[in-house]
Amino acid sequence: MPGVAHTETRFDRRLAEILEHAIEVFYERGYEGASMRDLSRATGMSLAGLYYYFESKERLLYLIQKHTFKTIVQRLKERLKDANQPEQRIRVFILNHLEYFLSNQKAMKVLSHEDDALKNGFGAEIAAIKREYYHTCLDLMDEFKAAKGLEFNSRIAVLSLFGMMNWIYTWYKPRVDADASELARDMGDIFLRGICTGGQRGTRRKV
Amino acid sequence: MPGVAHTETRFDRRLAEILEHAIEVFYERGYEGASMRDLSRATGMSLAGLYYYFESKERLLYLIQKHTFKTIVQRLKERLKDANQPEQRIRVFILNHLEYFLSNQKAMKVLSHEDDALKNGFGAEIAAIKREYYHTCLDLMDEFKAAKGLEFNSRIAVLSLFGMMNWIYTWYKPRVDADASELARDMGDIFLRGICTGGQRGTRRKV
DNA sequence: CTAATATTAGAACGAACGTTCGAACTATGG
DNA sequence: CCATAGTTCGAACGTTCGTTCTAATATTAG
Repeated sequence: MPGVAHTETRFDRRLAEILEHAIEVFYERGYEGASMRDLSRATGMSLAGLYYYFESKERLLYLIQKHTFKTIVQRLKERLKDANQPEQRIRVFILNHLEYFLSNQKAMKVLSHEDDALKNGFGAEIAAIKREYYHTCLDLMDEFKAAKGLEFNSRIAVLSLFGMMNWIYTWYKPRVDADASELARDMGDIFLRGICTGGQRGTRRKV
Repeated sequence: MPGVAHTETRFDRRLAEILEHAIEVFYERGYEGASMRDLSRATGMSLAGLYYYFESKERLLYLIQKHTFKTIVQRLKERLKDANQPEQRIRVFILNHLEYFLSNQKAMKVLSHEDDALKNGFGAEIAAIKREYYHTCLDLMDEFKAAKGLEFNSRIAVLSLFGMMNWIYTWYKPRVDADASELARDMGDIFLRGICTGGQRGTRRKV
């Protein structure tokens, strides 16, 4: 019906349910390894019925990745409003990333692991969000450098930080490892101390 | 060549060629996404002909992963013989990892990305090598801690370091980024300074 | 109620998948 | 030369893949 201004329709709710199950399936079997029949089984819905909600498997992955990524970026923006000091802003970035990562671990694996699974148009849009997110972090790094008068390769620093954080999906065990805030503190410590030049290059080597 | 390469048969050489092409194909399309027909095209060999050299696609992935992983572990062992100081030993670990990673980038992506693609027996054997590699690094970390009298969570430190290093396959561009030794120095600096308690701020950590 | 619309499912499509088989090559040693 | 073992391939197997068509069922509006 044209002219309907409902914020959330039955269609939207049902689609969201399906996406939740799809995250689970993609998480378990990978995007290529998961079949629409797996998703049919997981949702209890018929194979054909699924296609009422999206037009292809690829579009399904796109919807998951876009929603996940947009949410994490949006939360970051809000949190950064309350942080002024360069170091604190980097810590906010780390905490935001890890908190979202750990409370949406499966979706974040699907986002990280199926990074280049989308082709052409779909892939380009996700890549654009990723680039924006990357540049936000790069800017934080440059602010920090300027404030502290440091000299280091921002690109390597940012990508190393992303590596530390994103690799989590391969090893994190809720029963064993600390929660997001503690992890964010530990990784923040390692990273922030790491990029601060403690001594000069060629520090004394015990040989 | 005294004593070594004489046992290498024509079969072995041909298999090695196929493995090289398989690495390329798995690198480009992922293990699940790559088909035996893709490999057939890449090698210029018939589909059926491939099966003379290995009995299944899964076994093919296993052969790639095992060879790659065993090689990196073996090189590490040799290099560690020449390093005595705890810090230097960690730097050797990082350098060895990055050097092999960058000169075998495609194979290492296949190793990292298709981490849990192998089932049962195949998967268990690769997982065992991985565990050994992980524990080697963990031991280096504990040596370092003891020598410096430091207190930090070795598990988090090691896994953070692996994250920094393994994430490379998602971003490294030979034309843009530095070579392995420079990267190893940068990441080594970040990591080693990071795990040394700076003490400028009163951050306390537990166990 | 009825009629229109939104949602679901059975069955099937052609294509692609991993794998197999037997026949046909090729190389080698006697 | 033949015999034999090593190597390759065309053709096909049965299965599963993503997707679609059409009809049947729920839901809702008048």
